[in-house]
Amino acid sequence: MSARLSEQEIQRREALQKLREAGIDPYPAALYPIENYSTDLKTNFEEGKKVVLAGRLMRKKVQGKASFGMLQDSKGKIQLYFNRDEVCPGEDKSLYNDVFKKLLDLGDFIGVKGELFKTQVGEITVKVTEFTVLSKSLKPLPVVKTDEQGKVHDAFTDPEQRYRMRYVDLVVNDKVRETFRKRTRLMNAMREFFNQKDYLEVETPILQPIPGGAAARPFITHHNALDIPLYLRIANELYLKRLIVGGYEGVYEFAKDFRNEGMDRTHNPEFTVMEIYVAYKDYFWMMDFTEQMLEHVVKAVNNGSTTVQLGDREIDFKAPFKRVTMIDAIKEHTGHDISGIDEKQLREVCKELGIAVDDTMGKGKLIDEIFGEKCEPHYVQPTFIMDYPKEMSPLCKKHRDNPDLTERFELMVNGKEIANAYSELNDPIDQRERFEEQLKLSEKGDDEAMFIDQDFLRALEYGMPPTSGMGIGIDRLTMLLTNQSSIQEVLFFPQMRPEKKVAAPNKSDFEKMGVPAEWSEHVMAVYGSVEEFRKAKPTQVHQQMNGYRKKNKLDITALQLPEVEAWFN
RNA sequence: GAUUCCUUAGCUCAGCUGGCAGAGCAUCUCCCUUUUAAGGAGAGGGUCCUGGGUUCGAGCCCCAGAGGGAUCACCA
Repeated sequence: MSARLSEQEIQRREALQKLREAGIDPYPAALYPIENYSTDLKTNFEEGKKVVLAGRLMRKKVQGKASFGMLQDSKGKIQLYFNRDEVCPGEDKSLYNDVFKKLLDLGDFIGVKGELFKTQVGEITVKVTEFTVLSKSLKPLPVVKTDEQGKVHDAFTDPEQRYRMRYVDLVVNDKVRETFRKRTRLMNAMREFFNQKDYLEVETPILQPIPGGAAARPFITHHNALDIPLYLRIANELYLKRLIVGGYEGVYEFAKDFRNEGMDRTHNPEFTVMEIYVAYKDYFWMMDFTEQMLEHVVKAVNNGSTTVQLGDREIDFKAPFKRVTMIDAIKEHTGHDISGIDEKQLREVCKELGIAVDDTMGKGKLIDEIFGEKCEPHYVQPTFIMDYPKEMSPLCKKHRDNPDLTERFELMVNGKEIANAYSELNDPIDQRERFEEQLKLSEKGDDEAMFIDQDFLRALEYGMPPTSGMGIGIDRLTMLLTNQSSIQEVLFFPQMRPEKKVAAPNKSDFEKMGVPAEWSEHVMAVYGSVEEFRKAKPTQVHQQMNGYRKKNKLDITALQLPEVEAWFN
């Protein structure tokens, strides 16, 4: 925030004032009766059609008695043609000469009525017969232009400004608006897919007394009336499973989760996850379900295509996807068969592969390290990695054929995890033991081990049917489908460090201290802010201000020292 | 957290060996009745991120700090 108004801002405020003087309300209350949208008019052109539309004026090119403009509405842009004698049929030409030419700025919202025609160059244009000021814009928007070759000039690109002022980013960068539309299309398509199967969309607590369902550092807050700590959820898994206990066949939730960890290109402290749980299913069923669902979603976002271009890679979401067990993946990419070997041997393997390990790592973590380091990047096309070690998956059912493994899969796309699913653990006694193992891990130094949720165990004791659950990172999936490499590009308002606060100096702040109105402006000019002013001594201020008065030949009575001293009391 | 780069007009960016703060677009004034990122002529607009230091002189060099980007580490 700049403390002072720029020249352009001052000019816009003056224009605002002149509009008022001309009897035009720059912020009218009444609705504007929109009947048309820019892009619709362009796709279904009808010569002479009477139209009413509204939006921001994004280009203004005056050519004497005729002018061109560009109106940007929620759907796109359309050119406007203003002819002085059409806009002002009578003697009084001030609406064109003054209001349009001088008082309208780029970024102002206007409503226009007129008729459609094609210019000599063939551009579909609205010949304006009447325009209405709907909202005056007081700050200049960056002017982004695109030439015939599609090359963008003076683009608004600074990531800091784009994220801090997303509203500006959205106004001037069409592609950004499109990215977020795709995000919504993605979620709608997913929701549609689940609803067709009659699964129930639900909401579960964001404020949780025990942050369960995942291993991560939570945000903590406090409830005053109950005088207890509450945590922002790191996952909603345990609540959704309680609903399966309660008898629903399928439940899902699009959930904002919160994790108090580092921020980077793929992590934001709050992020969106879709989790779904379906009773009487196992993880094989869930693989089929997931690949069908994704194919459906990708088509919906991508206008029917199952392929997505990411740089020079083309990714095809056509079902079915490849399936590989974790042990086979490691065998394939490292040559080591880790099935049935113990922790000590695993450490040997890690050393041989040049993977850094430490003492707090258990068997599961070691295997995960090997996979993450040596295998994960190879899975570019959608691939299910199955059968994870038991230690890594405390909420997942033991593998039906191998007690060291679990019935878990992750979906890898472009070398990254997109979805995670289990045959859910529904044996309450096994679940209690797993939680206790987590407790031991945390005593060993793993600060991400899970808390024990006694109520969740009680729910399982009442009985949960065999269930399969799946979670999918909506932000990361959106990144994939919109070819974005940072999560900030798919979140409207990504977390940022707080903006540096520049105390915007204001005359009235000085007047509150007792500085008389005729002096306040000059004191502000000399000292800038109240804070700086307070640091000065009265004697110094007295001399400084009288010096300023003399230098600028101000027509104000000179200050007396006692007067100045009074300001500081 | 580490490394590294960036921060100059409303926007995008130049700025040489340390020597008067620059361009394009935007803005303002004048001219122009179908233009296409760009008609013509003229004008205004700056906390060079902040604070110190070196120097006759700092946008530029040095130190510290802020914000941001990238890479790495951390993070199922």
